[in-house]
Amino acid sequence: MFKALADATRRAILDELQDRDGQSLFELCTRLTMRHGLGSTRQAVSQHLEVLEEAGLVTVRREGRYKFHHLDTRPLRQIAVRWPVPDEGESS
Amino acid sequence: MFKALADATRRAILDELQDRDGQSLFELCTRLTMRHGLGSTRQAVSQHLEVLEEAGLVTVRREGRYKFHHLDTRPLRQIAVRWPVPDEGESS
DNA sequence: TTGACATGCAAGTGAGCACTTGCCTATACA
DNA sequence: TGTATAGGCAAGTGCTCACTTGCATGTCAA
Repeated sequence: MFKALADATRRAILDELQDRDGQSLFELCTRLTMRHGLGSTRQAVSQHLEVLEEAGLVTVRREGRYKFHHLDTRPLRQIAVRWPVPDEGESS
Repeated sequence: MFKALADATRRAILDELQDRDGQSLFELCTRLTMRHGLGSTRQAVSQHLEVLEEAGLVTVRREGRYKFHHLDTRPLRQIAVRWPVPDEGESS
């Protein structure tokens, strides 16, 4: 999971899925290019999605010839559990 | 910072510093070998500490010929901010 | 069935990264 | 001053990883 977060393109994919959940592969490719300025090919994005899926950060729902991707941030919780961050006086 | 977390040895260093803060380089080498079964040389650990330092996860305090390392988990907060994790019904 | 669209599979390539190796600097102690 | 200890610097090596390339599979509409 930590290795999955190590790549900037994969983090952009997570951002994109957070902004609009359930995107297909082509949809992600388009929006990554448009909004993040990333010139990633379809295959590259597909491989990134595989990594994110293995990390449990993205789940997949197949529907006909489409494959929709959903964000699952729950694996990130173990980071906060493993290395707790002290409060920094923000009580608002 | 994400790349710094991507390596298992570096994560073990963070664990070790959390268990006992302010360790020197040799101290970390010894304890990594003893407690984590990692056969890392001094140079390897030193390079890992450089990466962790650049990521802001480890701060350094020099004292004579020793160099003590301290854990700083605050950079990890941006992960929780960027991809919030929904509560999972634990109200305790 | 045929053609267009969405995705999958797999080998190959280049760059980055973890690690080693060898030597050097600096501090403490006799 | 000499020696041992703690750490630093830098070139080299092997492996991993991101990405490409080319073709194959599967789904939908006409």
